[in-house]
This record gives sequence, C-alpha cells and structure tokens, in this order.
Amino acid sequence: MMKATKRKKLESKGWKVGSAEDFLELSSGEVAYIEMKHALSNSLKARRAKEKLSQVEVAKIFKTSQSRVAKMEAGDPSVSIDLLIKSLLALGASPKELAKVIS
Amino acid sequence: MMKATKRKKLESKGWKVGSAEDFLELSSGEVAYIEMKHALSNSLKARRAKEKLSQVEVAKIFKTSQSRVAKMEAGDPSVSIDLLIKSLLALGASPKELAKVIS
DNA sequence: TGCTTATATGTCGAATATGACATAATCTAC
DNA sequence: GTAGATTATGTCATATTCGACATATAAGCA
Repeated sequence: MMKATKRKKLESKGWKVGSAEDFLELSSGEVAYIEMKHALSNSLKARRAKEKLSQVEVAKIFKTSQSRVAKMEAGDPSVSIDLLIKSLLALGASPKELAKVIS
Repeated sequence: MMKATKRKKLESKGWKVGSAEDFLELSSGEVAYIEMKHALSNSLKARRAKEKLSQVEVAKIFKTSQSRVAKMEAGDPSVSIDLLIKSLLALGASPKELAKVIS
C-alpha cells in the first residue's frame, strides 16, 4: 500500500500531489484521474502502433512536435487530458471508444 | 448547410475554432470534443443539483471560486476537460460514470 | 562495429487555464 | 414591490500547458 513511498516516486517524476491535509495518501479522485490519464496515453500509443505510424508522422497530423507526442504517450505531467482526448479524436477515435478506454 | 454561421456563433462566445485549411466547417474531432465538454458540464450541474448544493458550497469542496464553478457548468471555453473531470471525481463520480457521460 | 531511424528527456518563450475578485443578472420568497 | 440568496459575466495576475528545439538514449540493420 502506498503512502510516502509512492508519493515520492510520483513527485520525482514531476507529479504534484495532494498537498492538502492528507499528504500521505492520494485521494481516490487523484488516483482515478492519474489512472484515466494513463489509460488514454496507452490508448494513444496502441492506436499509433496499430496504424504503424512514427511519432514524427502523428506529430504532423496533430500539428505538434515529436517530443510532445512522446510525452503524451508517456503520460507526462505536462500533458493534459484535453490534449490526449483531442489527439485521440484526431486519430479517428470515437467518443464511444474513449469511454471504453476510461472505464 | 450553415457553416460560417455556426462558426461565428461559437467564436462570439469565445471559442477558437479550426483556423486550418477548412475554416468553414468544424472537423468531426472538434465537434466531438465540444460535445464531450458539454456532456461533462451538464453532468456536473446535474450532480450538484441532485445533492442540492449551491455553487458556493461545491466551490469550497473543489477549492475554487463560485465564478469558476459557474463557468464549468456553462462549459465556458476557459475551462478544460481536465478541470471538469477532476471536479466530477471530487463530487464522487466514478470513472465508469464518466465513461457513460461522454459516450 | 558504425550508421540510420525512432523514441525519450530537458528546457524555454508563448499561449492557455486557473482562482479570485467585483459586479451584474436572476431567482425566491415575503 | 424589495431583500437576500444564488448564479452569471468580465477582468486580472499567476500558474500550468503548449509547441518547438536541442540533445540524449535506444533499436534495427549492414
């Protein structure tokens, strides 16, 4: 079970966590949020792999850079769920598919 | 049918649209994104109503201001899907419920 | 091994989202 | 009506996210 340890690990990767009254435990909302993001990241990566596209190629489609695509797929803290969703939609995912990914 | 008209309407409310080669029609991705946002906004409003809470009260829960809550519920362009999702989770929504909302 | 392509990481200025505040509009009783 | 509560709108300073670039690491292949 995770407390300070997991927290440290997350923070070392740039995550900002809790910082409220509970600073040993992530709230269930925080956990759910992070998990949703990872699910979307993985979905993006999978979808690109399926289409056999390079990060450079999808970066062109998204009108962004390869490095940002890499960060999207890594679920980097600097990428928003908005960006992940917009990108997935741009790759042709339907809202229904997104819903499946999230749940 | 109407393209420029719809675009103007959206832009007048602060939306930034397309601006790419197709500037008469929203791409299906853009449409889906906006619709997802509205679905989340409405869900937030409904959930608050169900709990019979005021915007001021949920603002305290979310650690934000009443005005931002109003903008969230209105689907204002200045609010991100991230914020809507975090807020819904904070109100006790499950990822599964969120999935239902957006699909 | 070296060479090429693909992906990851770090940083930066610009763009966007955020919370907060003031204030306006709307509602709900009396 | 009008007083009080609730919700909407406009603006601003700060914080976060953005695309881009440089560069590093990894993977494939002769």
